[in-house]
Amino acid sequence: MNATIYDVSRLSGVSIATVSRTFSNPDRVRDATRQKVFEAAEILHYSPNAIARAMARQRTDKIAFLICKRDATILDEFYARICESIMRRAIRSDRQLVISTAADWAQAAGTAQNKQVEGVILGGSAQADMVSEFQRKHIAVVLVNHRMPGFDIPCVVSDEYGGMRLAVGHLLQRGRRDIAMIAGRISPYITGERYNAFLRVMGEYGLETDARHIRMCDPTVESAAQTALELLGRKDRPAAILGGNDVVAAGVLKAAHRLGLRVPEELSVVGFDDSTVCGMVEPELTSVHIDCRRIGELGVDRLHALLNDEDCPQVTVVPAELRVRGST
Amino acid sequence: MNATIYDVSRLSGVSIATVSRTFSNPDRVRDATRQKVFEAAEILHYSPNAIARAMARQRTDKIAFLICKRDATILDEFYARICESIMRRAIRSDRQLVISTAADWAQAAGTAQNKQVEGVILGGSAQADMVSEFQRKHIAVVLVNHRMPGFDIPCVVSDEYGGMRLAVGHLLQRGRRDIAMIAGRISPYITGERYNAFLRVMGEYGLETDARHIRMCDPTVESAAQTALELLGRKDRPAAILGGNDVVAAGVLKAAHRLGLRVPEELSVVGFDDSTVCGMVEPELTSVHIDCRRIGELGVDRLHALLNDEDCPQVTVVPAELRVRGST
DNA sequence: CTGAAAGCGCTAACAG
DNA sequence: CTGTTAGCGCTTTCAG
Repeated sequence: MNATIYDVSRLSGVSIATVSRTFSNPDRVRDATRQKVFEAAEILHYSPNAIARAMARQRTDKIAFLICKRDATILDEFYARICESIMRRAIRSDRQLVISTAADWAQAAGTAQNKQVEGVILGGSAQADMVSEFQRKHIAVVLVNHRMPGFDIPCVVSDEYGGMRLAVGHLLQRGRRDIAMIAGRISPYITGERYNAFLRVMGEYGLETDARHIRMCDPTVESAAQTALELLGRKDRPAAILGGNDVVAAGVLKAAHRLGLRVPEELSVVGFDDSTVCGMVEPELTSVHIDCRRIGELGVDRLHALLNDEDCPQVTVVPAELRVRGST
Repeated sequence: MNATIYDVSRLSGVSIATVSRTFSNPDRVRDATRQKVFEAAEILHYSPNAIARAMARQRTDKIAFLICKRDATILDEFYARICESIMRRAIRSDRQLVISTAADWAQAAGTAQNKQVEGVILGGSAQADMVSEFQRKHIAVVLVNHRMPGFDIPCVVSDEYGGMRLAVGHLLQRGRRDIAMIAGRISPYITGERYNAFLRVMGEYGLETDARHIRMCDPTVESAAQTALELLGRKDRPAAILGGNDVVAAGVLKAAHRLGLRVPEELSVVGFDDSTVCGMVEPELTSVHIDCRRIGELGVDRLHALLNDEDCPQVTVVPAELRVRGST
């Protein structure tokens, strides 16, 4: 149906080998020849068949982004951002991108194999055996927003500790010393990371962390609101609450509203991720900005390095920033 | 590197043709043979090479979802939902999915051609020439969340009119007769559709629509808030405002807050899309739920029908629902 | 600089 | 039910 290299060869009067060269190594054919070939191709609406090329070259230039997350995938704004960034970067570097969900990762690995994926970016809570499976199939692996100590895999993560330090520092500047944290069950890695960062930073600032001021909840507005209600209902209520992410923080805002507590006058609230909800709620939410764009880009870059046998740092940490808004 | 059909053939003692059959038409080989082949394949970790298969069959089972939208793509929750749904459906029907942005649609069309995409789902403001380009390349096209009168292309859209009727009907039930609309510039199609639906529905209910009560704004919270401030600052302020989508409605909520207007007591607010922000804002937002999941699924189904030369309805309308929450 | 020819891994007649 | 064989469209030595 579509024109092939043979059609172009016939019309331009050169061999198929030359046509092939013209498209993959333009500078290895004479100017005049190239001209002729391009003309013929133009007329025939010829465009090289990537499948056939992959077949002949034994490489596909195809990579995958696998979101390892139970429920929402691309629906989670955080991953949507990373994904978007990966998409752009992949296009720019002429790689085909396959996006998939790891609902069934064994299947995903199988698919990756027979679809000839050369490398995969694992986002979120990847499991060790998942990684091994890919490696066994000779598929390069990079972790994004996750780490796997003991495994020899490059990973790109955000500086959760740095972000937390900015957040706590900011609250102290605002005169809040009694700071609580509601760590939603976001993902094992992120939740743990932020939780530990909180303890560490509080320690560094010489602040006490009352165990009762650190709470867990589901990563939903309602669950967060309930948890915040408990926290704020007590006599020794905290002066500030850090949400494990923006959704949790939005829940805190809701709780404050129900209790008639004014934010930020009577309570400061800080979120994590700097997602779009920050601008929607009232007051707008101060939040730690995670640079998803950068994380995605670096993920692709690391994968490229791996595929080209170049040097590739094991751990890349992307700085976080604080976006101050009305809630503090 | 990976085992091929030849390796399996050798190990199992049957011809490559039989190995091939075993994987594509299992019931066309004897039980015992199939057994042998699968065993050998298991041992060799063989998995059919989709590229080679595509090459031989002259079909790729590959489809694309192209988001035709200037700025945000997958970052727009609305499209993320459609995309997610398309992903699931595509996997289920064993099709490979390529997701891309139509920043440069000519390039996209070229890519689609040489990557051997068989059909494409166009989401958002697709242009006529874009469609022609695909058709010229013999690539099947389906429109999602968009229509193109005069073009012979199946499309799947939400029932904006029905949604609007639910919204307005609900407001009337709440005793609001003086209803305004702020139609953000969401997309030419959606904006127009909702705007027209509003006029029509108001007419059907025998309500006047003061031209000053229909406003335009950018689809950002801030722009919507500004516009709402003007609308609400007037003496004859409306009793209810319909936002073109949830972001716009959130802006209205912000404006009400600034003016000290209580929602829903003094002002009712309704959004469109039923996105996650609805649950985050205070009060929670009543919104018209658009069934993105269904839209995505149907988009894939229509494309399949097209690719299989089956009957395929030109226009599919997906019903909308009203989700009543605190803002009304 | 260009051409001839041998695959890449698999499918699909066509025979047997 | 199974095997033989001729491609699918392109790349890549190897000669010329």
